[in-house]
Amino acid sequence: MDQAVIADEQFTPRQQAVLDCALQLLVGGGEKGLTTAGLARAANCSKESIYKWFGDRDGLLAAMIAHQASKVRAGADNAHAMDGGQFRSYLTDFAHDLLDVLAGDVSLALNRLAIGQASRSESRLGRLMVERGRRRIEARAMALLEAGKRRGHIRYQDREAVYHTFYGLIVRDLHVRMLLGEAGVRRPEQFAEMAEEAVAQFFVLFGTDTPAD
Amino acid sequence: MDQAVIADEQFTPRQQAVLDCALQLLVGGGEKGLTTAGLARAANCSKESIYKWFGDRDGLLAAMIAHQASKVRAGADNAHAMDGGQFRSYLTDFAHDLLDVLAGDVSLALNRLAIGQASRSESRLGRLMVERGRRRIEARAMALLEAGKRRGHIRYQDREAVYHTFYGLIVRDLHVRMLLGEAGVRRPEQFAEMAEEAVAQFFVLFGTDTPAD
DNA sequence: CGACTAGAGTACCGAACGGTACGGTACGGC
DNA sequence: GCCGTACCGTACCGTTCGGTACTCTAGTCG
Repeated sequence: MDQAVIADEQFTPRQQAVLDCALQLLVGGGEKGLTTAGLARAANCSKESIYKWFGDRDGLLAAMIAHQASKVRAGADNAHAMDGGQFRSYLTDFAHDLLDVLAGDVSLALNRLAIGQASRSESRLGRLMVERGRRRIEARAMALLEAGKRRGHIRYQDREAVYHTFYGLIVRDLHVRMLLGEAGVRRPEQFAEMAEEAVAQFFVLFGTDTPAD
Repeated sequence: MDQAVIADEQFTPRQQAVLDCALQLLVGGGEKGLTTAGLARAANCSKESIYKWFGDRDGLLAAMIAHQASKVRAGADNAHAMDGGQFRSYLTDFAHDLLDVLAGDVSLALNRLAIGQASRSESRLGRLMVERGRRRIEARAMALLEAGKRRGHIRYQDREAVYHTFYGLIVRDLHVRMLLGEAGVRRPEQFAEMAEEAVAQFFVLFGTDTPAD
């Protein structure tokens, strides 16, 4: 039953507006900034409607995650006729997009929320977070890497392992530090440079010696 | 005033026992599992004592972080007369220790707590977490890397950058996924292998061509 | 022995919040 | 005109929890 709510991202426009409002509140005040009463006041709706639409508070949070996840673009990977320079450029784009997403206000707030709840309740929100958000990005990267391997730009054995290494080179410890709220860590103006550096290191590790670039 | 409490890790043995008990409760039930009444009951002390010792709930949390941080061994880096094999071995030990620490129950619970609070309250706990826990590990790694560079085992320009890359190679996205409670991510039996792989990749990126190993 | 202190145990208060119930209102179909 | 539906606004309830006050016990020191 809640599965239906979660799996279906066809929310009413009205409901989507409420969810956006909820995200805004969450970004503003953290988990305790998001109360049903507060949301009802901010979104000009009634608490009863919230409970009717989303079941309970957990359902609301799940809906927020699903709604937000439906907004991140998957990123088109046009892997046809891709020379070395293009492949490198696609990887760099992916890295940059990943950093942008992880550093976003809403992403940080939702991740904080899911992590805060991860200890109790069998981490239902955490699973949702991973499946809805992370898997999509992962799929995009995997496809890209596979294409690069097929065309001989990179070589590797384990697809999962190489992806995780790539991720590590891009994100490092940035994500956790941003989640912890460390000041001066979010520097979007450096993301381009960081992305290029990560890709350069990635090619050192997995690139073939074809003078692709 | 709270500064005094935070900066001073000389807690009474009794107080340390209470803090340990609090950590246990936190590990067991997440943030909501740790209430002052519950702690008083579990630790056989009175709420009033808790408030007298730690000020308020935030002070208690800060004390817990400080107390836990004081328990992680910094790791002796005996960098004297270190040949290539030893250096590599030290790096692998560091990587393994890092994975062990991050995957620990108490570490995960405290990080979840700090991250959950990071949005509000100017992320005081987050800062504490970084300064108390992260910086120590960072310092150990930095010293190790510097020693390795001085002896010609590795080469690099920016100390910070190379450390962060090393961290990324070791941890990848494991930490966040563990924080999210993803099932099947914590595999301590694989940490040794992962550490060696990370170090191998690290040497590909930053190692000199001296046949050290 | 008597005064003092630390601390356990408990009772209590007030605020916040999740969740429910109810009255009022606009709208669309019959 | 009438009914059903959806929904807003608000009042309300029960619980939880942080924080405070008070009492009683045990140990210490003069």
